[in-house]
Amino acid sequence: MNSKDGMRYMELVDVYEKLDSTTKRLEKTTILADFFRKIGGEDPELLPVVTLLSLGRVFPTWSEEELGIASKLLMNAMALVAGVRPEDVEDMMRDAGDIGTAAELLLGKKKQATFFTVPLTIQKVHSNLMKIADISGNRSQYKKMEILRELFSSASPEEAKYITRTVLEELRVGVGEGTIKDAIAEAFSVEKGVVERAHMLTNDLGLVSEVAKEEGVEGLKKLSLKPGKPVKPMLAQLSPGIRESVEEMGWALCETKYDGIRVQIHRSGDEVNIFTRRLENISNAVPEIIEYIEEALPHEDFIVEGEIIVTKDGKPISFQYILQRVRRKYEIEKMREQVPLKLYLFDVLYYHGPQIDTPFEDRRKILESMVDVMEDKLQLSNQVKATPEDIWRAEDLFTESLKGGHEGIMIKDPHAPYMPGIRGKKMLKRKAEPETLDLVVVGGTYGKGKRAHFIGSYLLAVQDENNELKTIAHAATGLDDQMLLELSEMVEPLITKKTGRRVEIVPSIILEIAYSEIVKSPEYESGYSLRFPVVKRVREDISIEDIDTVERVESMFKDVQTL
DNA sequence: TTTGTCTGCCCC
DNA sequence: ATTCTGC
DNA sequence: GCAGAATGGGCAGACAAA
Repeated sequence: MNSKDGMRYMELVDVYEKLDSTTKRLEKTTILADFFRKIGGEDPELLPVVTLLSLGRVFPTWSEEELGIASKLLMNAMALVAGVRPEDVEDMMRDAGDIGTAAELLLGKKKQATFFTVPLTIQKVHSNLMKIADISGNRSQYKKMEILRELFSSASPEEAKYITRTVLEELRVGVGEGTIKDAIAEAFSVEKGVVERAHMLTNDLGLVSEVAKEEGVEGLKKLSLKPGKPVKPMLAQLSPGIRESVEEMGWALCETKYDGIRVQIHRSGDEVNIFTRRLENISNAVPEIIEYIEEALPHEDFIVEGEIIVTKDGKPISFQYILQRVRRKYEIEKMREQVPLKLYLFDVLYYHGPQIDTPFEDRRKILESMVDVMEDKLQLSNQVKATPEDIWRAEDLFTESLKGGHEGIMIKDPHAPYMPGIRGKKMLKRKAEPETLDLVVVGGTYGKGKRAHFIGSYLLAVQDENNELKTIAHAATGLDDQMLLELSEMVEPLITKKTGRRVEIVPSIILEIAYSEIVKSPEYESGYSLRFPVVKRVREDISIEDIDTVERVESMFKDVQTL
């Protein structure tokens, strides 16, 4: 069946629908495993592609390719195909709560006209999506839309739904890397741990599925850590409390948590490369870091990790500045003068062979042996050892960290191996208690998926000296299902205007909002905004005259160090 | 040439 | 990034 | 406790429109 043209995309769509119809992970795993096995038998070359598409991805993690299409361009393309205005698509999206469903509806109407079309194959969909990433320059948006148009015109409404979701990389069928790994293990009868490890080291589940099928456990075990090939960084969980965490570990190594960007630095032969958390190569943007590494570390292969921050007179300054450096392609030398960087190293993954299975305590010693510290340029993270008996060491470090303008502390299990991509209990973070503001709701945006028929995000304002309201942030997180419903019911009758997914409302509902930091913002009327806003509660006990003011926000911002 | 909008497995 | 939810 | 999904601010770069 289909042996000549390859498997139909519709078969994959059926799998998506099945996945979407259950919330049980075990069922999802089996559905996927069965499908992977089937592909492996009928069309093995397709296996890596199907693995990626099942994750809602077109390219593997390590790839630098980008589609350059998101909701706006996609809506334009849909409007083009369906012969309606982009605004109509947006309205439809708001009402359907999902751009995929909107595509399904729009193309369903169109469909009767074009009856004879060649059925889409999985290969065709994937290769066309890959083509999109190669298009750039003048009229590129038009050319990208043409490719989408071609796909849509031979797609059934159901297929269109999943093509749009794939383009946006929000498949939303309850499948992520965890489920895919389980499914590969189940499909090809290999241990889950082996799959997990192979994934850690390659960042390519497509490759992992292929190797699992073709070579089994032996093949997977051959995949290894190599300088030059980035791996996903190990991630930290929130600590419930310093004492509790240290006690649970027995004893802990605690370090200052620097507020910058996490980097993984590889030396392979003569080449030094710097990767971000998402494995983007930013070596060109931060030349001085390369120079520091050349000077301070051995000229041998290694992988080390650290945090790059911006400092002024040795003191850390606001996180915002580093964003001017990370993805910069032009005027790098000029910005190098204006926004000087400092690197704090805190881990090693490879030196004289892989070290990820070495306990953290020993990795730190290896790192110390590797580095010649450069004042103001490159240092090791500030570290103390804490036990339940001398827990004050950790607590003091925390206080000192905040006083010094840093973000808090990391609490690390000295016995833990380095677990790429894992967010576990072996590495914890503790940050300052958030501050709060009382703000009034002046608008909102309708959500997607679970929040399709609710306002998924609220626009908030402070008042100025003339009691005029000035916007300051949106908040969306912190709302549980019940509060989401209640708030939506309160807001509905207050809506004065709807534009696409956005609404304006009569100001009257007051929310207490927690946040980590006030930042300067050109986007909001107040001139300021909030980092990590979280809704805490509805304040029914105060009235609109009592909300916080621009003046107060301004005075609180003064504490932040700027260039 | 300048301005405005959109995009990013972006960074956090 | 933070937070909530189903398993 | 994990995995997944829903959402935050801000930056540079890439295009399109003016």
